[in-house]
Amino acid sequence: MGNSRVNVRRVAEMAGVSPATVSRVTRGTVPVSPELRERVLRVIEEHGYKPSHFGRALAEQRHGALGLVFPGLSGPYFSELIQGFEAEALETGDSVLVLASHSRADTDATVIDLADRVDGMAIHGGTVSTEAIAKVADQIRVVVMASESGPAQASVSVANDSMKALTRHLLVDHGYRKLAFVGTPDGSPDVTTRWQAFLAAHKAARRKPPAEPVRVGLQQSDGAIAAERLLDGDDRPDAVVCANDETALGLMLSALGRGLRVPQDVAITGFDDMPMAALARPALTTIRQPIRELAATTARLLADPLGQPAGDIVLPTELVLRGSCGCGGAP
Amino acid sequence: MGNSRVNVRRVAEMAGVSPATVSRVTRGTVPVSPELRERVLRVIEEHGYKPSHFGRALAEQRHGALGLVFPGLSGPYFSELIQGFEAEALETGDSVLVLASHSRADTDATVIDLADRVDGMAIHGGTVSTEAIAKVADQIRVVVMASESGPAQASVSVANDSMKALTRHLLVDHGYRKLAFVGTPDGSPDVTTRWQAFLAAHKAARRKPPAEPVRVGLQQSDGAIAAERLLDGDDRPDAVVCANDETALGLMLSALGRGLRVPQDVAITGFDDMPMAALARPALTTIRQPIRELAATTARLLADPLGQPAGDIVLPTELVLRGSCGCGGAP
DNA sequence: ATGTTGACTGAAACCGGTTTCATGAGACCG
DNA sequence: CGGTCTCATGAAACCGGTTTCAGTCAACAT
Repeated sequence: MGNSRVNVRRVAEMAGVSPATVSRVTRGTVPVSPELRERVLRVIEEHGYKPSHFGRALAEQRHGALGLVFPGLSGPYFSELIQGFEAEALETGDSVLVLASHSRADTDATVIDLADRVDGMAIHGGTVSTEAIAKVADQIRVVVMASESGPAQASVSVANDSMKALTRHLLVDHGYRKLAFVGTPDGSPDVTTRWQAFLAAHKAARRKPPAEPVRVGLQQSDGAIAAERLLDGDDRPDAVVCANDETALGLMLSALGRGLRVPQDVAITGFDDMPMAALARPALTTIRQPIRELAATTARLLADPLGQPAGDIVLPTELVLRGSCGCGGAP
Repeated sequence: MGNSRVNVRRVAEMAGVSPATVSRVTRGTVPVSPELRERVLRVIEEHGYKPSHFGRALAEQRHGALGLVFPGLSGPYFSELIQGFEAEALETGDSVLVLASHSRADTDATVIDLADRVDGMAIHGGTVSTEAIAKVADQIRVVVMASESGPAQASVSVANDSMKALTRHLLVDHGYRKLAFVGTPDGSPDVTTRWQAFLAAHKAARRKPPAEPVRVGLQQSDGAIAAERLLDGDDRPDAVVCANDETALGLMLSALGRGLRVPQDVAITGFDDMPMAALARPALTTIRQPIRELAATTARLLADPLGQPAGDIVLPTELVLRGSCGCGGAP
């Protein structure tokens, strides 16, 4: 097939025009007389000419790609993130370059390296050092997700403080006395904030501070690991607040598998409201966060050539009460 | 900071050499006399020069990026896939450009569009039409994953026929009489093959053909949906064979949530052997497939400039018997 | 009839590297 | 001492578009 053996100059030559005109026709930026336009289009059609991405990128000084950096974790959260981000990027004709691997040691270097292959970069909280972010932001536009903004970059995150309302609900409305928290503060800004809200709610309700968090990751298997530590002993908590739905569901599966009843023997809550949360039995009490929206907003900030509305954008979250915390008639 | 305002010619000028020499120093392809090399390196250091990705890509006719196309699904499977792919790509200095969105309607167009931004493309089975693959393969190297190879592209997949051994185990070793299959054949080549193996095992054991598959997706929530169809009626199956671990775990969670015992009331099996499978209670009987290896092999085929060992590479899988099928002392 | 304006168009510069090719110098061989 | 070979090096071509700048021509106003 007439493939990429032809370039602008060849096309121009064959159409009897200048390369400039060919470019004007393909881009459609400047009017071209119908006659020439027609001639050019015919040649393009016949020879299957397509402007080279290389040449165009060089000339425009634009990669047409956005970077997306996130911790190499499994689960619906990051899938949703990618898709939300990508859908928005496609809107503007950008491609998405992901960085998900994680030796943690050389992540910084890799990210900095990535910086000159993309026009903008979205970095998920808890993946890259502050210095590396600064270096990248020095070169291209950066938006951090689920984290705090910095001097050179905006941020998009969600209202993690709903966790306070959820904790309060468990303590006050249900009267649970002993709550456990599953997740690793410091692991990510999100979890840190949720843990702090958890603490704050205890304080606000004048309860004594809760036990140390069960420091595990954010995957479903981590919920199962947490189950071993929380459910097998004698001092089982009344309710377990998990940093996300994944761990909550892992924990629930383990609890049920041990013959415990949820919420009678142990209440469980999550964070995310992923599809499975509503379908579990009992359905999972959780906090809904707009993941897609988070990603899409980030992509939009990166793509928008207009001024950055600097600072932090915080998307709303919503407490979703279902059976697993003890609410509702049917468990 | 001395940023990208400088280019080869500037550096060359300042170092008192030709651009060619600068290039030779940065690439290290051809020996340069110690003196000049030193001078050039000093200038580079002082002005923070870094070769532009644009210029280099254009000159080398190489993007330094690989494409990865997969269905926009959640879950550990695809996370693992991305990471395995990316880890391998980083090895060779390539970036990874993903396409995960799925309007299905314009996916073909998007994929073809992506083809001239990358040097090679990995396409997951069941995402793109054969014609689109052909078009892309006409332009760049293509490897399909978890699918069959085609005239112009190699493939990497796993031995799905272990599903036959698993089914036989349930029918013969455990003597279950009524098996159900959860998953949508035709949805993806993987599921198709697994379903066929499931059928073949019935035939080989001289059992009457099983019921129609429960046609749901591959996510955990789909397992919960399948549960509604399979577990609530009177004609509950003895054992449910799921197309992957995700759905199996969703189903198990639903079963336990309904007060059913696994495997006594219903046995459940999966496919993948993801981390959660071993940690569930009861632990999940499944088939282990090397997802990372699948992705890494694919990336290697794409990056390797040497001749394509055309045809299909099939990676081995392994039957993993645990409690959920009725094996083992402890459930 | 002449100055002005506006719309198209092409030549040339530009984006930033890499690589071929020719040359000059020094080393080695006879 | 002359011829050949090797090696480092620079000039120039090349990769493939986009855009500025200047110029042509026709329409329009005065």
